[in-house]
Amino acid sequence: MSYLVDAAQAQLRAAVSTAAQKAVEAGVFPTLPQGEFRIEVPQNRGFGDFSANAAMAWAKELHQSPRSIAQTLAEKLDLCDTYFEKADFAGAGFLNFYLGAEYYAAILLDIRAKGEDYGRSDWGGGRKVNVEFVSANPTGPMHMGNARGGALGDCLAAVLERAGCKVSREFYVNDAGNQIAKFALSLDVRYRQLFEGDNAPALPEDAYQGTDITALAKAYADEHDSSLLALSEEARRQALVAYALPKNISAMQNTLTKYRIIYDRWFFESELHNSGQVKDLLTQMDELDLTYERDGAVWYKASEHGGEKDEVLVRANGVPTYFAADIAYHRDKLLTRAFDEAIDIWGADHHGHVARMQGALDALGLDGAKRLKVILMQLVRLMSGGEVARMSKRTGNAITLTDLLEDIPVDAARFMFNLREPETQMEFDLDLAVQQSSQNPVYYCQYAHARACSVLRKLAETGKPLRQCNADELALLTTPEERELIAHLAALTGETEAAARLYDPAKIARYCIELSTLYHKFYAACRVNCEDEKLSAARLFLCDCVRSVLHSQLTLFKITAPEEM
RNA sequence: GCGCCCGUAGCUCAGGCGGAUAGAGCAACUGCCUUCUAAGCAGUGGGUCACAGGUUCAAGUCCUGUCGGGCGCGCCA
Repeated sequence: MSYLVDAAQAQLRAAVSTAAQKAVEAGVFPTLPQGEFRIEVPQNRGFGDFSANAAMAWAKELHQSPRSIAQTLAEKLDLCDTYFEKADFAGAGFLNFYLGAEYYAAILLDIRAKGEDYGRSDWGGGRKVNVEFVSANPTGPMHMGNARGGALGDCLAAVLERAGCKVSREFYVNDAGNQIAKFALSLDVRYRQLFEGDNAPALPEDAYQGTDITALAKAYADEHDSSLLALSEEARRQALVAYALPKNISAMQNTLTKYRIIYDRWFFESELHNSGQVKDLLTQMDELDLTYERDGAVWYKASEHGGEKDEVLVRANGVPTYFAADIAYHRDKLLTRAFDEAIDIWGADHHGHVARMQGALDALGLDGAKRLKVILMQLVRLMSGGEVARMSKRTGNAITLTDLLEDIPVDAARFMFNLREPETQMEFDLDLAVQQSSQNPVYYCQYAHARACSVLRKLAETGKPLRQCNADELALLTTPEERELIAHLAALTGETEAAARLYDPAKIARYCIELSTLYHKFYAACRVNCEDEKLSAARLFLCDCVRSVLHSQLTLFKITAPEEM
């Protein structure tokens, strides 16, 4: 697949090289310059659609000033048979190029032909990618970090698909290990407190204190009875966990479904233990001489593989650590299931875990440094009424994902959590998210879409429906507003690839905002339903391209694109 | 103490590879609806890019140091 933008840039490269060649033949340049130069889009559109820094890059080897080199090149440039209609030089020695009308027409015809697929890229080459996100602890409700992680992970997965990767969305359920034991203990104490009054033990400080634990214990007691008291502590805890854990997990699934997140796989940590994969891993690591025993525990020689210090894999009590299970889990992703790349979205407080995880995978020959990408998501500061909001006014507890989705529209949450780079701290304004106004960026984009739909609808009603236009008609779109709008439409594929390469779906959200702005400006400046039938048709054609792209990008994020508002 | 991330307008943030006059939105002020959605557009004001050095034709961007903020350094996950 080749894109018009790439084609245009390739034309420039060729034209500049040919011009340099001519300058040598004419004796103006002493030698043919070899240095690399770049074609870029100037920040200021007054400097053309593309610029080249060849004159600056070649100043040294040609022993001439950048400006005189630029002048020479500009004189020798031949832009026949290219998308460009003119070139000039400016500033320190930039060559600036201006696209001709055929290019703009070609972009719109391309969008029309590809429809919702416009902007797709084969950048990923069908690479198999696993995106693991949220993976909240099933012992309690999901929090605000999970809200950001959910929106980020789901949209990143969507962007990667759009950029030509084969993506699987995954949730890792930590249903084994210490935190489940703690969950069991907490449930047990709350259960006994229901029946034994003052004789029941107090809840230890490091146990789960939340009211959700009490509620689960009571729900069990209501559905069953006090008969667990007769059982051994272990049997009682087992019964309580067997009851409560599936309840919690299905609650998470419900909430995430409301959040429009559908996973391809829910992967249970317990499977790794039950299937013997953790044991196999430990055997393999032992055979590779990656482990040793000390103080009754099995240690991994992390310090020999990029880690700061060695790490325990199996505790003295014989129970494997989370780290051991996690290595087995990632080995399963990269080796057993043969994903080319595993992307994990973690809270930034886990950053100490990244290097040792990658190091361990490297030591297993799985090239962890390359194939495991960890996105360290910074925490969210919820703001309400200009102040940091920690507690839900309704429940009095920390704000959960469920609370959030009851308070604000899913569209707003999914969009606004993807407005910032993942690895930077962000503020989330609850008041803004519920506002149905221009200040709310998601409404701004939806309004642009609805507006485009409305224009299409109105003109169809007055007997001027959308029709196919030819390049000559589309070449009538020459105002600055039309040109800028089309130029931004042309940038979608590159933006999709950049978002995928940088693991940053926020680029697409910002692209939508910018596209909306340019459309609103166009709308204010250019009347679609005008006297000139051809111009009117061409403008309507442009409206439909904008509508199509906004629709495909909002839908990509699973945000609704209303036809009227 | 060691390690990671961050510091850009009053506020929230853009500025992948060093490039031309550092950009948006919000907030403040001023205009624009007899015609396609005013949930919009146009305009005004607002900056020692934390600070100090260095690298070069060119530094918000790269390097070093300082200050300020966040986080991590468990037989927790």
